[in-house]
Parts: sequence; C-alpha cells; structure tokens
Amino acid sequence: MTEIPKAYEPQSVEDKWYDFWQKQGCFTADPKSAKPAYSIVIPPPNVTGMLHMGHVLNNTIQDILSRKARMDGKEVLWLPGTDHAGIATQVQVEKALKKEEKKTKYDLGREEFLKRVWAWKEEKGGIIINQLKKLGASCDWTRERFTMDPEYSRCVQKVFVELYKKGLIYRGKRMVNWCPVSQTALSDEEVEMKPQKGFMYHFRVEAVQADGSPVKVAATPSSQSAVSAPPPSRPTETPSVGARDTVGDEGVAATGCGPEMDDAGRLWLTIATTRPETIPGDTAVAVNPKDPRYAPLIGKFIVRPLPAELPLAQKLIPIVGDEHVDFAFGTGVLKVTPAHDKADFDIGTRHQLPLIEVINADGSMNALAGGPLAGLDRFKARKVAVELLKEQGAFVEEKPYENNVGFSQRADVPIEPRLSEQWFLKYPAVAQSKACVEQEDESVGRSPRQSKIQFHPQRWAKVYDHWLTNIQDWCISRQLWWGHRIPVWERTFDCFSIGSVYTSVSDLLSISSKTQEFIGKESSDVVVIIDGKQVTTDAKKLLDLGLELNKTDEEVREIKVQVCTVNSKIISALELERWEQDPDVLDTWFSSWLWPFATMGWPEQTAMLKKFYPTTDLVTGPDIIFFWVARMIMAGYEFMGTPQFALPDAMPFRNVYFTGIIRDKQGRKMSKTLGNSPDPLELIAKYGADALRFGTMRSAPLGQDVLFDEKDVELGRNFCNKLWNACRFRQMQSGGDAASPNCAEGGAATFEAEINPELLTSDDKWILLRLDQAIKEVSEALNTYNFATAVQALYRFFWSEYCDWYVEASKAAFFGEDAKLKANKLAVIDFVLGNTIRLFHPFLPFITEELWHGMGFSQEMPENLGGTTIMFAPWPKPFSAEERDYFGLDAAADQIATAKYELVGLGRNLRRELKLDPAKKLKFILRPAGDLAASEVEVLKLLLNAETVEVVGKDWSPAKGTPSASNGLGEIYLPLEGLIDLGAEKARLTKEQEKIQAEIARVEEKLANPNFTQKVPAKVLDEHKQRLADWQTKLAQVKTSLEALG
RNA sequence: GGGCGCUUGGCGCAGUGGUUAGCGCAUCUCGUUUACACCGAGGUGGUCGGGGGUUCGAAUCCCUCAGCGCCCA
Repeated sequence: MTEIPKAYEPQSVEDKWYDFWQKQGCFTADPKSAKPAYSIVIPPPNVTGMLHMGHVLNNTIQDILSRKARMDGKEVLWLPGTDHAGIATQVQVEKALKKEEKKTKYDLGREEFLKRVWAWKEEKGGIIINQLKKLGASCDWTRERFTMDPEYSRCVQKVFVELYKKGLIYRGKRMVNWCPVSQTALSDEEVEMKPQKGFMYHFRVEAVQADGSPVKVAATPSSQSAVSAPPPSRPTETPSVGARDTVGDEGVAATGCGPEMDDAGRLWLTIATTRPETIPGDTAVAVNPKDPRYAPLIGKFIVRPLPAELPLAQKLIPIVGDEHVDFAFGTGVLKVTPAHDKADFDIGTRHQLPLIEVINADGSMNALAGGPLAGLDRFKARKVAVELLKEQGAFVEEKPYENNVGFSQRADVPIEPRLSEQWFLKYPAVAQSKACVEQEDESVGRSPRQSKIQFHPQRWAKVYDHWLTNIQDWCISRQLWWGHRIPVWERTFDCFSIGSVYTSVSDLLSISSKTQEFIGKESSDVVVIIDGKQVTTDAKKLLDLGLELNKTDEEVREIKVQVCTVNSKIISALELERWEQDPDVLDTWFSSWLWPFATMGWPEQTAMLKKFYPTTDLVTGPDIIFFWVARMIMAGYEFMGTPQFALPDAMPFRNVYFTGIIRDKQGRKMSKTLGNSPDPLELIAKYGADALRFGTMRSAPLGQDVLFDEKDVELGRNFCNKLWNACRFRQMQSGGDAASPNCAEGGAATFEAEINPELLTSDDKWILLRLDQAIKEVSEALNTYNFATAVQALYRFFWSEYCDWYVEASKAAFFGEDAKLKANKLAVIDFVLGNTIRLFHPFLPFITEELWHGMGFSQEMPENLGGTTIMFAPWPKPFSAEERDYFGLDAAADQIATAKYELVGLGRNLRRELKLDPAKKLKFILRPAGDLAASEVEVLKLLLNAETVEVVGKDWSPAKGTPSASNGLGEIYLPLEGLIDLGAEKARLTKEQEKIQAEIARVEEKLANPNFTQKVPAKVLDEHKQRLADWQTKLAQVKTSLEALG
C-alpha cells in the first residue's frame, strides 16, 4: 500500500473532484425532477470583476445552502452569471484603449467601440466565473447567464416597452445627479454622501429697486444696523431648503445678519454660500416671507456680483419670498441657482425663475460664468470666484465648514446637479412590495401559509420599508455606450403637414401592410407617442386621434413622434426611414432587477420558471438592498404577478440573507489603496478552498461585519488536517496496512457497518449522543441561517468531543486484545465519521468528498444517495426514540462517561500540581463510588497515562499524605511514598475549598430568602437545592483530599 | 435631524431573566505517548461601556448618558 501523507494536501484533491462533479452533471438542475425544488440565483458579479473576500463569503454561503438542500433531497438550482456593469466596464475598456492605442471611444465610434467591449468581455469576462469554481461553487454552469445575452436583452426591452405603455416610464428634463467624469446621469442610489471640509463664504450684495436705484424700505433700518429683531426660532415643521448643507451648522449661523445700511444710505445683504462659483448662475435670492429682517425686501432686487463685466441691468436679480428658506441657516438669504442645485431648481420652478447654466457637462465653467471663470474647472473656479468677490469688495468672510456632498459612487468625484433630459421610471408594484416583506412586529400570530419574504437579519426589513415609503422616480437612462440601448425611436415632423401627408399611424411609421398585420397580432410590442400623447397603432386616421396636428403658433412648427418597440420588423422599417434611436442606454440595475426570472426564460412560462420560481433564498450584501433587492421584488410582482404565470406568490424569493461586509482585522473596509484586501486565490493556493470557506464562515456572525484575518484560514486548514488525520487514524485501526483515507480498497475491505448495542461502552454511547446533539445543532443553525453557529457546533463536536475524548478513549480498546470490542468500536467510529463527513460536506466540499470515497462510505450507499458522490448523500438525522432505545443511549451512560473524563482531568491535575514527570507512567489507585466495568478502568488508565490503575474496595484507606481527587465516579489516589512536596497541591485545594464555600454561601443565602423561595418557580427552586447539594458534595471531596494529604 | 446596529478577558466573538459568564486566537508552562507539532496536556486573564430602574434574581428587560459604526435626509 502506498504511503499516505500525514497532512491533508488540498491541491491534489480539489480540481479532481470539481471536474468529477461537473462531468457527472451534479450541479445541473432538472426542471422535470419530481424532487421538491430549491433555488437560488447568484447576485451576478460584474463581468469586469475579480474575486474578492466579499464574493468568497457570499458564494460560500450560497454553496452551503445549495449543498445542504441537495442532501435534503431537493432538486437544486443555483443559477450563476454576470452582469455587464455599464460604467465600470466601459471605463475599463476606455482606459485600455487610451493606454494601448492612445485613442478615445470617440475616435472609434460607437459601433467599433462596442465591438472592443465585447472582445474585452470575451477575453476577461470569464475570470471571476473560474474563480468561483476554484472556491467549489456548485452552480449550474449550463445555465450561466449574462445580462447582455440576446435573450436577456429582449427581456429588458420588453419590460421597457411594457412599463412605457403603462405610462410608468417618461422622459423629462429634470435635475439629475450628473457625474462629470463618467459624463452620465446617475440614480439617487448611486450618489454617496460624504462629509467634506470646505468653507462657507459670505459676500454682500446691494439691494436695489428694479431700475437699479437704491432701495427705499418703509421701515428704514437704523444706520447702525438693521438687525433690530432677533430672528425668531426656527419653526420645526418647516422643511428647510439647504437642509443638506446644515450638517454641523452650529457656528455657521452668521453673525450680523440682516440688511445693513451704509453711510451712503445704500442697503446691503449678506449671503452665505459654499459654492461661490455658481454666482453667475444665480437668478434670484430667496428669503423667508416670515422673516421680519428681510420680508419688506421681497419684490426688490439685488445686484449680482458675478460676472462682473455685465452691465448693471443684466446683473439685477429679484428677491423672492419662499417659505422653504431656513432663516436660521447662514444669513437667512439664499442665493438661488436653479440650473445647478436641486432645491434651487424647485424654488426656481415656484417663482418662474430663468435658468442660467454656467457649468459644462465635464465640470468646467462655460462662457456665461464670465471671462475669468470660463473654462476653469469648477473647483478652481471656486477659488477664482472668491478672488473676484474680493476685488469688488463684496467678499465679507470665509469660515471653515463641513457639509455633506454627494459623490459619484463610480468615479468618486462630487456629483453636479444638472438639468438634463432623462428617462425616468415610476416604480411599479410599490404597495405589494411594501406589504410582502415581513416586519419584526408582525411575526407573532401569523399563519405560516401566509407567505411573506423573510429578511435575515430581520432588521433590514425596516430599512427596506423606509426606502419604499420615500421612494422617488428612478432615473434609468445613462449617457453611456455599453448597455441596453433604450428601445425608443424618434423623428420630428412638420406639424402642418403631418396630418395631411400621413393618414394613419402605420403610415407614419412607414409600415407596410404586411408588417401591419403582424403588429395587429402583437400590438403589445409597440407604443407610439405623438406630441407627448400615447396613441393606438390601429387608429386609421391621424386626425381622429384628436391631436393638435396643425399648430398655429409660428414658433412651434415641429411635432415629435416617438416609437417604443422591440419588434424587429418595425425597427427595420423605422431605421430605413431614418428614425433615430435614443442614444442612451439603461442603468445596469434596470437589467439586473429582472434577474430571478429573466434568467429562466421569461416572458415564456417555461418549465424552469414553473419549477424554480419563486426562488428559495437570496444571499447578498445590505449595500445593494435598494439597488437590487427592492427592485427585484417590485419587478417580481410586476412581471411574474400576471395571470399567465398563475402564481400564488409572485415574489422573486422567499428569504433574503444579508451578509456582513468583510473588513480587515482592524475593522477597515477592504480597499485596493490600503492594500488590505487579500487575494482569495492566493489563499486557496496556500491553504485550500475548504480552509478558506471554513475560516470565513467561522468568523461571520449573523448580520455582522466580518473582520477577516488570515489566521482564520489557517485555522480552517488545521481543521481539515485534523479531519484528515482522524480518518487516517481510523484506517490505521482496521487491522491492515491499508492505512489510507484516500485508498478506497483499503477502507472498504474492513468497513464495519453493524453496531452491536450489547458491546457499546459508555464512551461509545457518549459520542453517539454528542453526534446526535451536533446533528440537531447544525441542522437548526442552518435552518435559521446561523452559519457561524453551525461551524462552531461542528468544530466543538469534532475537535473537542470526538478527537479529544472519544478517539483517545477508544485507544484503550484498540491497544487491547478484545477483537469483538475493537470491531464494534470501529463500527461506532465509522458510523460517527460517516455522519460527521456528511455534516461537514456543505462547508468543506472537497475534503469530505475525498474522504467519503477514500473511507469507503460511498460503497455503502445507493448510487443516487451518496454512492456516486457525497453531494447526494442524505443529510444526517437525529436518532429516533427507537434508535435511542436500541443503542441504549440513556442519561446513565452519558453521566458515566462525563464523570470519567472529569476524573481524568482531576488526575492529570494532580500529576501536574505535584510536578511529576509527565512522561513517567504512574500507579493510580481508584476507589469507585459504585460498580465500574473493567473497560472503564482501562480507559481511565490510558487517559491518565497510568502504568496501572488499581481498583480497591470501600474499606481501603490511603496512607497519610497520599494525594487524591474525587468526583461522583469515585476517588483516585497517587501513592507516592512521601518524598514529594505537597505544598502546591495543598494550596490549590485550599483555594478550591474557599471557592466552593463561597458558592455554597451564595446559594444558601438565596434559599434562605423567603422572597426567593416563595416567588420562584418550583423548577428553579429544585435546581438551586440540587446545586447546593452538588457543592456540598464537592466540598466534602476536597476536604477528604486535603485530609488525605495530612 | 431621523433610523439601525455595536460596546463582554490583549484581539475577534457566543451568550435575549435563573448553575461557577462561554468559545477561538494570542499569551504562559509542560510534552518528539505508535492519527495529527497544521498536535496534545494544563495555566493566566472578565466587577459584561457609565448611571438609574423593574425583579426574589439582570450581561440579558426598561430609562438615561457616553463612545464607535452604518444607512437615510
């Protein structure tokens, strides 16, 4: 037989089994299976991505759930794939293009650029998939999906058309979050608020009449100062403009606010702003009409200081009264820049203020910002604007100021609120989505049939609910090239001729009669909007539509027609007539929100959807609860909740497990710049995939962030090695030279299947009970998504109970002569290991498969229930009452073993306290409290490393000065013939005695308290009485030991 | 400003009203005993963030304060 390595070598095992599983089709889900379904869709990683520790955590959990479900006899679908990650991917390809060819995407043009992106995707896109395989992920790779797959793209477009038709999608000129680096709009969710240190700049402007002459206010302020009335306290219910700027506003409320009149009789206002570079874009200043300081000035004007070169008439902007102005903030005077601030835009709308755009799409200032500013970057312009104010004498002061600024999540630069034409979605199925997630206070008294989505941990349900309550329309268009292009075509017609030249809608769309027939059948494929109004395609005459097709207004000669469709025939017809497709693409999340069903063949009612939708579990990070989880739920109700699918529950999943965020051991987020992000593949190469999985799971408590330490992986490796060696030990006891866990023949030849209950020792029964307990704990922990608890239970059972006690105790039999006992012990070990390996399988797929075959367990099982692979071996079950009876697993056996191990501990302690040579075999004397089988004494002898354990009767008494220890099982003595220093042992026992006495005093005090004895439940009272008795017994034992020492 | 979470030995965490508050790592001592030094045996180390309350009894429930973190505005 071959020499086997003393240590487990994962490298030689992992690839072998992964290939085996794939070749056997173990991961492939069969929609026709009669087994109950279990399904899970992977949160698609970015196609540009590389595996990081977050993926490891997330996918290990999914793999554990999937593998456990297979062992539970479920038909399992774990559906993998990647998403196209619009911005991230485009940016990567652009960077590569610049580096390699010194070109921009504009040099190539849209079509050619997209070819490059696809080429790049083909080359690099598979990396993360292969990395997942290294981790052991049991995904159904035959169903791998990509959000830009043709079928998937059709789903995205169809969804767009449907929502468009419902009127939920609209195009509008709105204030959006603009990323000047990526040069695209972003959704609110892609904006990250970060505190920024900057300045609050104060500058003063003159209040004037409409003609520019000095203002005359009825209640003329005194020449010293206009600040007579202190500003009233802020009305709490008033929503305040600029509230986002007020973070940390203590100390910002400016001194000397209120209008001030100078010696020349001119009235000045002071304005506070963090963005002086936008002054040229100001079209008003706003004050609160309830603010007595400024109210009289409403309707007057101020002289806008920038651009300085403009004639006075063009500098005058009105002072408007707006209740949303927070008059406790800043000076109470708000500059209003409707083109560059969301709140200001709203004020502008309320007061019909003009918009002046002064910032370009790339974040630079344009000509309207004025000579010195034009062309400068917005941040450079800020400094220059301050200089310009100083030159004019308008600058008052600047104060350090920290406020929250929205950053583009991708490019990590401050976003620029910008007015632009974008596509928006009013979220569908909001009410259903809100109602379907179980909140914490609902869980009581609800029948389990009323199905709801469960979040784990449940507290995330609140966060979810809050977001849905305050939901805003979703900006879904992106000014990118890589992504799903918006399926809308547009053409402009002359409004005078449209009605006469084109008679019908299909005529307008240049659709032939043949195509038209086709449309008739599939009219859901197309939506037509004329002049902003949806029209039906079967309308014969345009004029019948009641549109104002003959506009009289000379200014408006054009009428816009939009067609939203996925029908390829119509699209070809449109493109022939030079209709133009909208250049924008859709937000990547607008495709991934369809993931749970678009990956399974939607919109058809496929066998896959029938079998596997709704999916069972979703595992993801709380950072994408809005981006993805909430939107998937809405999409589920909207698109799977139709009669066609006839589902009782249209929700996309039943459980959502939110992982923690992986941090380094100092609690910092993993980041490339910090270099604290370990490469999982390196860890796998060094320690093995099982070790990485085990280590990660062990340190990942439910719903808490995970502080990752390579030590955890090391511990995982050690654990695998322990498991390996425990199996190796068993093989070495099977009588032959076949001492190899990875040698199937050797293992199988001596496999002991039958346990003879008659021959079971207390140790055997004890380990069977511990196994039973472990099965219960691990199963329960997995059912409640407590992965760390499950791992902990496995660790404790296997290492601290099986290896430390049972294996050591079993050596008494294996080193002995009783062949029957040995055989039975092997049977117990095989039973325990067979179950243990299965319990470990979801966590440690590779080593368990190796051992399953190597130990011969696979040969004991039917082919489809573990015979081929442990993946389908049945999940271990706790003993039934009959089995417990059969094996005699009662409390008595348990107590004997427990007491025995305790006595061993006491004996080892004696040896230690007496500073005896640990290598020396000692002679112990045992005086048992009751009957004790010879086999028990053998175990004691072995575990105590004793030369002999002499059993004596009740009437035996030790010589004076004989160290001893005792517990319920009996007393052990170390006859040492004097010569030993007993001081340390005496001291230890005295300390022990004091501790026990203190405990007794505590319990006695409780029991003496009538308040306690009368109020406490009987059970607790009994427990306390028992506790007192136990302590008293212990005290007696310690006293005996002390006396024996003399 | 609102919401959520966290605070337990040096570190990371268990422990949601009832024994002596557990576990892993680290640390210290000892040990090359025929599964494993990726190991074994043993030890040190905690008034459970502060204060108050409820209770016979609080790490656990309530109030309050403080610190840290995250999300939303």
